Amino acid sequence: MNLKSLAQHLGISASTVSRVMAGRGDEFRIAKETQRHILDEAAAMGVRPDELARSLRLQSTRTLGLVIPDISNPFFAALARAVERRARALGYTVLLADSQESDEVEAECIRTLLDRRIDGLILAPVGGDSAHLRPLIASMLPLTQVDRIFTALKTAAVVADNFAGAREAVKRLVKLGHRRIACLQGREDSSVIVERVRGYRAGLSEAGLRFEEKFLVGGEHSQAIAREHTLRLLEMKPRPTAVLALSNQLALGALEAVRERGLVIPGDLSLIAFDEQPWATLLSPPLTTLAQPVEDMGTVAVDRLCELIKRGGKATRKALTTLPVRLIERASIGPKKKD
Amino acid sequence: MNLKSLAQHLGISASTVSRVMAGRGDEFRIAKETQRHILDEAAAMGVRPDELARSLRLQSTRTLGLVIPDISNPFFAALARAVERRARALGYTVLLADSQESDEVEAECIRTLLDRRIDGLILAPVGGDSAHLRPLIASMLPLTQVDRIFTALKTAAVVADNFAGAREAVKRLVKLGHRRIACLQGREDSSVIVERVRGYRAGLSEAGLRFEEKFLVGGEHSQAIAREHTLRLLEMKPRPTAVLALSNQLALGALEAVRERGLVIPGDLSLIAFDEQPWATLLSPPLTTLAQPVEDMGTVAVDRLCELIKRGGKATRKALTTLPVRLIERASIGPKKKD
DNA sequence: GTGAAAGCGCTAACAT
DNA sequence: ATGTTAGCGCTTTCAC
Repeated sequence: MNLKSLAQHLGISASTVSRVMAGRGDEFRIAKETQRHILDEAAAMGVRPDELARSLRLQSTRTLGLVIPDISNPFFAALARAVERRARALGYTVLLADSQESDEVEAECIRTLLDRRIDGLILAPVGGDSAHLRPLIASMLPLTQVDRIFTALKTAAVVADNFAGAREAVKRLVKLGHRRIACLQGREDSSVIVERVRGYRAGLSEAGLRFEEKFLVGGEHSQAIAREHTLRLLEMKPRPTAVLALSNQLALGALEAVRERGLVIPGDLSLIAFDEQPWATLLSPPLTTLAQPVEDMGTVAVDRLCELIKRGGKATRKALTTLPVRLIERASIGPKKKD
Repeated sequence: MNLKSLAQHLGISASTVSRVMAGRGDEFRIAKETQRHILDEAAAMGVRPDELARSLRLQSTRTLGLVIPDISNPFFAALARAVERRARALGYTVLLADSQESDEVEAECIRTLLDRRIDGLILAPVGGDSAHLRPLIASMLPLTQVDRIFTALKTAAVVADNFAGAREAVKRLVKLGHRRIACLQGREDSSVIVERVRGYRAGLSEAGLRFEEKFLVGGEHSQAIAREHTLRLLEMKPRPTAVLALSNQLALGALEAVRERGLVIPGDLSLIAFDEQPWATLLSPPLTTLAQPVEDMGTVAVDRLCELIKRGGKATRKALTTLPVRLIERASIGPKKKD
């Protein structure tokens, strides 16, 4: 059942039905009675305009694309939720694509979304290389990067203040007397990790501590790899007395390693991790975390994107929005024991 | 840039371009040379068929809808990931909608998806009432329910063996000597909870234990509420010596309560929870869980749906697929202490 | 082997 | 106040 057949059924033209169904009956001064007629019958017959045909005609789908590296990572799940909610409130539908931490899959996701004529795209890139994003940039599609971003790409972008967060964490550890503070990182080529490592180094340097290459370990967003690297950290002599894990997945790997070695937190090792999680308080001891403003990141990303869409893709005010990270101190950090 | 302008540019008809771009050049015996010409130029100019227009013409969007109650629940995130991956492999795009545990939002999600002319829908209903699903059923859209389901609705459905899982957990606890086994449930009107409670009662009854109303607590999928109910359980005299939590969120609430009361697991209370999670092994003690076959559930749901789509919505073989749940025993359960 | 024309369901410009 | 017509970009029937 479509507008045309409804129009025939009522003995009026498709245009009139279209106008009324679009809620613009008054604007076209269509008789109240006619309007009521149309609306009632449409509701009774369950007739709704075909969004596909509308989109084709209007050259606008009222659909946003969202590409994230891994929906099973709670951080991205929360981000997706926030984006979805905000988009819905603004009358947009979200097409979600999971790039599975792969540049190739990411490129394919983007192609598919472009083929579907989305109105705009929110992209949390896998990171590393941006070569595969050229066609996207060339397409002039309104685009907002979020979380991991390529600063070289001139788009709107929304990130957490990863630098400040990491620096604050290190400073807190220093205040507790720690001097050998290790850092467990993810993919080194992701902007998020770059910023956090920069913050880590800034924190050290501001405390007059030297950055030690061997205390910066990791290189993948994986619990298993994080475990291995932490095991290696724990074998060092002298070993670090504190660790900053740059994501929740990495923290889980670190915790595995600590447990395997029969060590105690914070007695043997203090631990701070990025990402607040529901289970953080339930560990023994509860985990000190750096809470990202993930809700805001999603909301702002949608808002920025919608601005762009309204202005026809033309950039506006400052490109980069940075949102604050909050240190939530719990019992997983403590004063450094005497050597 | 579209097929028509590419055709003009090459001085040939749009039909020919369309046929070649659809990979059906040979079928229509179009000259190899012409084909190569078209393909090369299309690639060079970055021309790809407009999926919107194709969908309108073909009356098929190659898009599946997926409606879940809460993407920030790791179980549903994992389900979404599996669905997305399988759908992509079969050439479908997935429109994900989060119903926010609300029947109303769910109804609206479904309406939006129907308006977009999806080819089929995978639905994990909020539960409770199915009245708002009438228009969906009436629409004859190929439909597969997953996880929470309405058995009254005659659709394909994929679920975990919730009954067997819960029963097995209770039996294990009984074997360890427990006689007062409580159950922390979610929304009582969700099919998943109904089945798990049925399994809980079956487990008790097969062990010759009486079901006690007061030991069955809860009623919402929320960590905070679960905490409160567990606190109440812990105040009972005599109090239960073991608890079966019917989801990961509920387990977190239970753990909060236990910690608040200064009790020890498994000494004071044994705990088994539905849903395996990355952090399960890192609790103290590690948590015994009932692992759901969430990957399979997603994959099978897509496969069943695609079968339906192929057969034009006509049901096939058995409607309900039940996949096994696995008990993963860890240190959160132990023998009952003497009273 | 290829092209011309019709039509998927809608909306907007141009009637009246 | 409402209708007629054209066209969004594609595919397919029919024609040569």
